[in-house]
Amino acid sequence: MDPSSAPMRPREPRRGRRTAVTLSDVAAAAGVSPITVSRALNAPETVSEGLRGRVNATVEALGYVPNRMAGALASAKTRVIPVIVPSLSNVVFVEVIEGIQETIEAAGYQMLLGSTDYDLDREAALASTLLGWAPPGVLLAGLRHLPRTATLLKNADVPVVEFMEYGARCIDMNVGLSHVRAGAVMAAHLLDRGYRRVGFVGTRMRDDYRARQRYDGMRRHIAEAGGASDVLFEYPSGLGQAVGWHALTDVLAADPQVDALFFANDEMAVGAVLRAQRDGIAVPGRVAIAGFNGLPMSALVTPALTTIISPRKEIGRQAATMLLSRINGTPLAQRRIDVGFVLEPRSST
Amino acid sequence: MDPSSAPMRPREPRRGRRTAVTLSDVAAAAGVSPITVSRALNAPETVSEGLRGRVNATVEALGYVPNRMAGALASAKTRVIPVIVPSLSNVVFVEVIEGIQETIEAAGYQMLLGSTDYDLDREAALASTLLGWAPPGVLLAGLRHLPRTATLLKNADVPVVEFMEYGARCIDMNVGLSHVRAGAVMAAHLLDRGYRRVGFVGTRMRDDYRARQRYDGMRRHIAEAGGASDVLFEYPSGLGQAVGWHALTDVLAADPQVDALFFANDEMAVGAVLRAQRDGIAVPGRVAIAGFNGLPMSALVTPALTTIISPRKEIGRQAATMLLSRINGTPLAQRRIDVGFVLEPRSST
DNA sequence: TCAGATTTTGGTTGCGCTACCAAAGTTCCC
DNA sequence: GGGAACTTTGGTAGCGCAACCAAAATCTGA
Repeated sequence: MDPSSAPMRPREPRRGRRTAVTLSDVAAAAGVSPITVSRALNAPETVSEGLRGRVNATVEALGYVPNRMAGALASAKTRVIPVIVPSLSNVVFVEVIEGIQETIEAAGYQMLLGSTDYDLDREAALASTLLGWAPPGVLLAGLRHLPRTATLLKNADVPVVEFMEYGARCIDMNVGLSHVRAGAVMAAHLLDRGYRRVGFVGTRMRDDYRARQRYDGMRRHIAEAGGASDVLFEYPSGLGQAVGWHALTDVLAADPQVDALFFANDEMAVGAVLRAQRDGIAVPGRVAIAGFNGLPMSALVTPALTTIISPRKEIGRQAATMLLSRINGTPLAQRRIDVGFVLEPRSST
Repeated sequence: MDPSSAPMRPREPRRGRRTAVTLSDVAAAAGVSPITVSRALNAPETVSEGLRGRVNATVEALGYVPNRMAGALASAKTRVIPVIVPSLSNVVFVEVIEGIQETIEAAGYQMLLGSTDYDLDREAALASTLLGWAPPGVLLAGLRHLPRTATLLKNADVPVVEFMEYGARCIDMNVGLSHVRAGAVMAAHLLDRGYRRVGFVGTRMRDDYRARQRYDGMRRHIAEAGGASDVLFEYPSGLGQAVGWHALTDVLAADPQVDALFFANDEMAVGAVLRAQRDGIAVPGRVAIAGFNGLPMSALVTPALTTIISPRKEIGRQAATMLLSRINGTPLAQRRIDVGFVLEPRSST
């Protein structure tokens, strides 16, 4: 009766683990085959109403939770989308993530979040680990990566959306705005208002190269316009209001000619405004202050902060939407989207 | 030769998918058995140096990325930890998440993030879905859940840490602080400074029940102390500075007796301070303002904001550490940790 | 009424990996 | 020198599910 070449005795159910209810348990309890349970859950319309009801009731009764790993392995499909960002400390990324989250969750996907702390090696490592989840797509902040990260993602043959900045060379798809252009627009605004020595205040600008791009855009515009000059103030760390708070007096002491300051972001700029207020430094009388991002608080300080509003949540939504389209095989009108930005001139300049 | 009951012809390699390099590919290329490759990657010390080198080189050369799903399925172990929070819009949760992230990543785990938007039904659904990943543990914000969520988690038989508030009844483990006590401490401070009619300003306090707990603590303390009264101002939505900004004048108009305001959080309180500043309302002369959380910006406004500093990142770290201990089977000194808080009296009161 | 089309259900196999066991190779010490 | 103890490698099976194909049940229409 038994196969000729099977000297091996039947073993106990292998490891002593997994007390959890499985699909087969449900099937047995409901008196149907496992595959019918699978279908009742994943493609309800292909199962008759009676059975479907019976299966659902049994699922409920046993507290069955499908094992995603098994499903994913069998179908070679996961509903997890890795999202890689440089940092969570920066509100901006959080808002983008919210946009992503709401979009992909509505489509039944889950987010696997990784943060690189602005370290490209960590980014490569994260990308590699996360690809191990055989995701249907990847969302990645920024356009600058190590060559091996790009290779990895290209070889993985999954749709990839790089978000935050808009640029010509992307791995696959791209959603963002031009930071160089944003810098130029702010420079134009400041020159227009008559300021002649414009400082840019940033931190960790090798890592935060988008801030550097804004500076580059500003610098080039000022150089081309003539009649004004720029100066860069770079701090080694931090990105919050405390930096702006300290930078303001530092900078004015170091370079008294400065009559306008463009901060790398609104948080820093708000810090500077608060400091000016406390110390009685006239804004924009002594120095004009501008920020970037358009955080709600920029409108609440006195004087209200001139800033550039970036559509952060929209970036997240668009990136996710684009990715989902590609996952679903919908043809895309375009692989790159420039979401733009809006200069919001207020009383601080 | 063939088994008697197998009329089925051998098929093509099934689905046309998965061009990816597998462990067997690496094994073949390196001239070792698959299991050796597995060991070289997961338990390097059990493989001789020579083979290990050869395997690693082959992995590198072929660009092999292990399929986590298969590994997880085979070993019944995932290195993914679900983290469920009510919202990402609130900085507080983000900071807790950062603490969690840095701790679990250092231990080789990844975070699966879900946000409930303060909806307990969504929370239950999320918990169920996330349990499908057969995680080694779960991190969950708050102590209040639907009965079915608690049942689900208890039945899943995985360690669970509930974080944010500290309380007596938890599913498994708990890290947080007592919000009732925080409210009482702030009330004591305000009465101490001589204020006699204290308003509490919050939003969505059915959902944000931790804010409600702070109010309850405050209210009870004021009632017990005698000689002073409290009043609650609740707004339907929002949680940012804009709410505080608008609330300040609303509240003073609605109840001119109010001489102190305790806001549900620092963001709102800062909004109020900024408004007071713009409109020339004396703080604390006309009205004292206090916040909760101890965000950095609370120290930068003028007047500096009295607040209660909550150890947010620490909560994340402790919660993660606790969970990891249990995952690793390390016995725990205690199942509940009160991380406490610090009253920071500043010039706004 | 019955062949053919359609819907609904079930069997078998394998996704890629690791647990378990066994075998081969090494080292050690009396 | 030989056996015990240890280290290193390999074979086999199966984790829980869905794809694929086939079979059964039901519905058409002439």
